[in-house]
Amino acid sequence: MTNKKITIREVATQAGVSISTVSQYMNKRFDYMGTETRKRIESAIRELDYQPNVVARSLKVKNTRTIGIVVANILHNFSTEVIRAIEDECHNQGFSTIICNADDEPEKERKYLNTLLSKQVDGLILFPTGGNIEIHQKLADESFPMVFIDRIIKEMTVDSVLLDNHRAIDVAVEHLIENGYERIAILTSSLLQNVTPRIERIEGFQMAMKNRGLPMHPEYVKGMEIKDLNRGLKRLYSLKQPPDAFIAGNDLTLMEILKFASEEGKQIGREMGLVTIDEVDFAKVYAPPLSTIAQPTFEMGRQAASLLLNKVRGDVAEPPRIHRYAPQLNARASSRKH
Amino acid sequence: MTNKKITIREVATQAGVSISTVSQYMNKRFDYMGTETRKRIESAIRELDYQPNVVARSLKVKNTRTIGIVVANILHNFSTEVIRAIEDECHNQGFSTIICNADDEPEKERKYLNTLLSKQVDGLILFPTGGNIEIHQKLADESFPMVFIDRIIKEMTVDSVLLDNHRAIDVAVEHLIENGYERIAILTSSLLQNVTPRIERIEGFQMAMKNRGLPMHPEYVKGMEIKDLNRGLKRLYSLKQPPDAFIAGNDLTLMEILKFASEEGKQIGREMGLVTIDEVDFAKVYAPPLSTIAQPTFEMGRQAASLLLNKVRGDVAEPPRIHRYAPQLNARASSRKH
DNA sequence: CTGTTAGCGCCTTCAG
DNA sequence: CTGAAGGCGCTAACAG
Repeated sequence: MTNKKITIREVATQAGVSISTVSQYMNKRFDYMGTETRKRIESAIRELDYQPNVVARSLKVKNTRTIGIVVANILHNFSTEVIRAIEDECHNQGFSTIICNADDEPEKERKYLNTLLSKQVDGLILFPTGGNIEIHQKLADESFPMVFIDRIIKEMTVDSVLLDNHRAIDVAVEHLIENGYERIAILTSSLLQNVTPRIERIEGFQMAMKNRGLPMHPEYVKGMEIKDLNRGLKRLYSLKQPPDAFIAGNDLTLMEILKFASEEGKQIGREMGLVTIDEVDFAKVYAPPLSTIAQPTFEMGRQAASLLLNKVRGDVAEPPRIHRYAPQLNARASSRKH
Repeated sequence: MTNKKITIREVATQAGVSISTVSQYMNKRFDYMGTETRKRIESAIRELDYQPNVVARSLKVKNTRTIGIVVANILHNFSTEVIRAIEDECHNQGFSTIICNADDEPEKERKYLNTLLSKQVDGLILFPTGGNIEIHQKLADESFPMVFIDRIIKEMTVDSVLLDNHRAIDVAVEHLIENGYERIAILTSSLLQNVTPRIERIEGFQMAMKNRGLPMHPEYVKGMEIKDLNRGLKRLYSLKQPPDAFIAGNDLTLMEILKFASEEGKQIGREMGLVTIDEVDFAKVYAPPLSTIAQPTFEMGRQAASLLLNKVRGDVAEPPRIHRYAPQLNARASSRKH
């Protein structure tokens, strides 16, 4: 609190030049600056340990070199990884990030959006909750730099980065069938809004089954809250024909399935084939190792950041579109019957 | 980009009052404001959809309601959890956070510290790399609001929040011995600087063994880079007396041990007792479930944030000190021989 | 109860 | 090549 911040003015007097000259120097406009002057400024800065005040600068230049991220729910490993990639890319390009976790609550999302905007962020990367379409629309109309991740909002044409969910499920189904499983169920968490990945994954499942001429048991398709999943699993096993394989729609779902298997003593792989969407860090060391359909989270995050920063810089390349990423199958023992 | 930002001035004219009146309103100083005026301002704000420019405000009031976090290495699950708790607490108190990952590189840490300071953050929460003591010292001298997490810097008296590492290891050793293990090894990752947890955990191990009159095999204490751990484990198993139990110093170390066990077909629990420091999400569903010594990450993060925000607000309570947190043993099957 | 005034720290023409 | 002047959007006395 004591720190009497030293400003550009101090530097100027110390160096014996005018304020604007120092400003020129700070902005690397030394085209016509005397080498002598320059040296003096340099040493003044060093002696005083001058740190320019970015807030003041931002007010003037009308950009903050900060971007805002609001994530629907940071508990998903997927979100964490993507965000990490976004941060990396932004930092590499000289931007800071402010991350907000909406906790799947649209009101929180709205609140964070407002504070981020008040803070004059230069752009926004959103994992939308789905509950604030009007705001998103308004921002889009103002062509405020923005990109969506993981979820799309149909009514809107905004650059959106997400997995090819249909394909992901198709790969999972194909893989399980090749490994001799016959009665495949899909479980995923049910969020209240129209969550893109969940919907597309269930669509994808229906298509995958139909394309292969396989029967669809409606009971085999479950979208329910995480906390109810255990109950759902029990019900499935009380059927006369329980499933012999599961696709977990995401990491949180996976955890419930694993917990269930361990509690009920089900042998994963042998009597219970398992493939999960999203890589988890312990997949390789689990016993048995878990088969996963990984999203290229790093690449997706990098891409989202890069798209956004181009917009921020005004380098508008192509018109906004949906960027789909290919799923990657990591076949391991949890989907091998023998 | 098109958005002609509307400012307090527009609101003032629209409402037919002066700028400062609007400012008063925004800052909730309506003590002496006419109900009439107030209403007019309210509707002007609504019609115009006015969002105050926080940057301008910050320049004036000299605070940004933003705090900076720089974490030595975000790859540790521990860091992620603590940061999440910090963010929660900060958001609850109306503060934003900017997170930077130093990647264990002191230069990066220094760079981030500087940009954070330039951005005029009101305070700093650091998981110090250990390579920038001078800067930390300088900030401490200026009594810049700051708190350390996970690591302490001996030379400095700054509020620091961390695990009671000696106790954590003592608990682990005690637990393994009670379960019939006799030759306990401890593995941890070796970062180049003097990383507090690593050092204290090894100290703690030595103390725990000595206090129980147990012999210490120097080969049983390994601090090495994650990538070399596999080699270290192989070496341990080539001894005539290999260990019968392991303490993993952190989550990354744990992963290496699990990978090793799975590759070499070692039965965790039976022939290889295992306790790890730090809870991991899959501990409960692993086969066998993993015994962990959890740090109260949520509480630690909350506390760190709360200490910091008190400083920021000038509510200086007690003098800075080290806040030690009690480890919590989650005894599960990985540390049961039978 | 409301308006006037003077900056916060920095940037940017525009003269010199 | 350098300095003077004006202003970014908002706040905070201080007068009225």
